[in-house]
Amino acid sequence: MAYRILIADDEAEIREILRLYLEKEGYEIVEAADGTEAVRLIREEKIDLALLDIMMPGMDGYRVLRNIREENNLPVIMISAKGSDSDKILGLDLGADDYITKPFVPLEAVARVKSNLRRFYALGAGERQKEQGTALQVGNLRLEQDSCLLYRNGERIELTSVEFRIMKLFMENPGRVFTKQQIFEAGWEEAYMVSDNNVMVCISKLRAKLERDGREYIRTIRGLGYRMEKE
Amino acid sequence: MAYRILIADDEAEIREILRLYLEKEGYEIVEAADGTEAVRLIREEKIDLALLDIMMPGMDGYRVLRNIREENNLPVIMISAKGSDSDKILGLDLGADDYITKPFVPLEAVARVKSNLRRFYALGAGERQKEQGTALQVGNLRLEQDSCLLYRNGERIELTSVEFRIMKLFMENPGRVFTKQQIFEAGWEEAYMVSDNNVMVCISKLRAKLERDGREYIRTIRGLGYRMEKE
DNA sequence: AGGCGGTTTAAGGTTCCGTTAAGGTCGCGC
DNA sequence: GCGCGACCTTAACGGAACCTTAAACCGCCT
Repeated sequence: MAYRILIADDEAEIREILRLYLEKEGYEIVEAADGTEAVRLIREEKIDLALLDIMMPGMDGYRVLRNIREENNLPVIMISAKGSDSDKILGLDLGADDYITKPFVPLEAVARVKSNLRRFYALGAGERQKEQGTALQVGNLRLEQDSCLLYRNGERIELTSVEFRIMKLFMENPGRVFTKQQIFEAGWEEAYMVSDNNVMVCISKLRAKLERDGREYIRTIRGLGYRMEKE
Repeated sequence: MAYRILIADDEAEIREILRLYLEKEGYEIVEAADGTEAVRLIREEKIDLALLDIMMPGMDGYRVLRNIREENNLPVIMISAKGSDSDKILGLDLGADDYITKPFVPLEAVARVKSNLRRFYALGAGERQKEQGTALQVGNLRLEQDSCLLYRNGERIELTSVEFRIMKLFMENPGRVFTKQQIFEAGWEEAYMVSDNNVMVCISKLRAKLERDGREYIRTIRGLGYRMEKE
């Protein structure tokens, strides 16, 4: 049984592209051109995941999201325009499960849909444990994905966005070695690394923030890359 | 099996440069001088990734892209002229997986091609996980490829990058004899061995790390090379 | 316009690992 | 047993890879 996904966006072109990619992955697609239609479809059809554009005529994505949270319980991915409000979104967070910023790479959207479906429907049938689903724990470090905050033994450590994405990469795969290229791609969301010094500076800052000897957490493997210790 | 890449650009010089660099990386190249030819080639040949110039006579890159999205599913990198429209592209175009702006550094193009191929074809088959993800076990030795760590009866042994590659060679083919030349090529990822003393020093260090009498693990075959004992 | 936080660039310092070299050991043929 | 060639081991060295700091830069917000 295929998952049914709602795409809510006022631009037909975007709906089209998303539909193409997602159908290729075997999902069933339902489209909505505005917020009120989105709400109606969620009420009437059985939707497993919703992609909501924030900027829509009439009822915007935020209000649709609130509506969903009041009545249903399904994973929601917000789509927002870059720059204009992407930072704000990270800051105030209204309970969405994930975000995509426009313009986006279709494959990224597919990957996020996949991963959210998996996370949501994997274990308990749709019953999600909000706290654990969005926080990563490795040793005495805990990374809260909602708030972009890292905790070491409960002590809170602030991270920048790049640092956050790097820590996420490490903590999703503890013990694994990543090359600087891979770290760059994860942290900067860019394919072409001009200079690897960037990555080194960032690792250095991270180590400083982790205090004590930061090298207890992130270790250098000369000639290969870096690894976060498992325990 | 080499990836096959389509280069679609009306300037022969650019095609030539890209071809040179990409062939050096072991990719197979197919060229198209305009959009209609590109579409034909994608339909007829088996293409794994397409590089499309936006400005082409006849059918432009956008239309080729849309055509690809309707019929096939492969990563597409757009090539655009700098300044004139690069920003616009980011704004309104949504279907491409990546962008390169002219003039570009060839190595950047290569990096983007590589990274997009990896992203696209890694997830799907999961064959990369088999290649990288598994640990090698021989006797009481276990080599974790993810973390570049060797374990002897659970006790952890750190390796340098050269040592790691040599152990990998041995443990992928336990019981087989390798000449110093072969060991050099695996460990140093270079063809020409200046002096075989290098290899001997490294084997010596490895034996020391394996403790006890390291020769229980790596045996010398006089006049031939070395062999890792099967068990 | 100006400040602020975060990223990039640049430069100098440090570390570590592969290299080199030199002296020792082993094993095989005589 | 002797000798030679192949192999082993150790330690010092040099340089590439890495670290760190600070200043420049940049976009964003007030």
